[in-house]
Amino acid sequence: MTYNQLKLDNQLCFRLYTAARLITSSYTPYFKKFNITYPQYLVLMLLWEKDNCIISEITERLHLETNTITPLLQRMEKQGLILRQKSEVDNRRRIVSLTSKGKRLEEQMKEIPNCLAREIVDNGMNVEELQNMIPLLDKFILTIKEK
Amino acid sequence: MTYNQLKLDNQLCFRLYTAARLITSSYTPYFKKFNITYPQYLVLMLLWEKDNCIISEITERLHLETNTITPLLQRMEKQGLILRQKSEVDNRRRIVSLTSKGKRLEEQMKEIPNCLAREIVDNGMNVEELQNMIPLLDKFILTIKEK
DNA sequence: TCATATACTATCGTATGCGATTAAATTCAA
DNA sequence: TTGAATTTAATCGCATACGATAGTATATGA
Repeated sequence: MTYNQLKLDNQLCFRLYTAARLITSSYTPYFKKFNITYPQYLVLMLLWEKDNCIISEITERLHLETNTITPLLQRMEKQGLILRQKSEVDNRRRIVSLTSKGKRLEEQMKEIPNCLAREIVDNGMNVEELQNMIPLLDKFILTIKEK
Repeated sequence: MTYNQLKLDNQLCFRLYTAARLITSSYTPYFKKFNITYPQYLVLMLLWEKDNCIISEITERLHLETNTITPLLQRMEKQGLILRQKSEVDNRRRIVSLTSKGKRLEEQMKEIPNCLAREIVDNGMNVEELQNMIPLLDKFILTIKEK
């Protein structure tokens, strides 16, 4: 790295920070009618794939801590999207499951990622370029997690 | 896109969201002795490049709104890093400038991005791979902003 | 078995982000 | 020139993030 690392334009981190915020807020209009947020959508996606998760599965999968996930799940429970039940086997654990309302959202929201991808491609980003980002980000995330 | 878009592992957005949070929190230990946060660091970088900015320059450059920037700057002023002065010429505007304390931080913090980059490279990510991400993210950000 | 360690989740405090609205100063147009 | 439009920034409310700590249940080992 030979350029000046202290310039905003040279910082990878600033780009990631910006890209993440902008793409997340691009989701927001699609979520509006369902009254959910992007992190809540992540939890739903996780549960649509595998229902009845315990908190630690959710925190590991989303790379978030309980101090973020617990209140988030409490809000989702209040909205009737999920249930948070104590495990019979191990009373420390809490099992998170979809309500019928939460399950129904899968069908209703399934086109959202495609809509968004189409928007982005229509605005000039190639599918290939988008797909090139995937393995780079995966390696990046893995590298940082290993620290 | 032929794969199931509703799986967490298939989502570019989730990767960006995760990568941004993880790299930001990798900065945190370096910031600790200066008692600043990552968004505050962004403001400092911007002012080190060009002092005496007005609020709208900061919001445009960082792609953030005043409802984020104003309180952030108020906290930075309280810490003695910056001044927020009304413009004489146009009383709607507020000019943000570095204090001597804020200026001194540039020298003290200049090695942080290199340290972090070194950490990442030492953990297996190539410099080339990091640099490949830059133009992809730039195009991605531009594409979303144009929507 | 029973004290200690570990696992699991929740809570607290503070700093962002952001949609929505408000407030104040300047510009502009009839 | 003066009232409406525009520009600029601040405020409000709510939902994350996250470091630090607390609380409770299970596991473990002497």
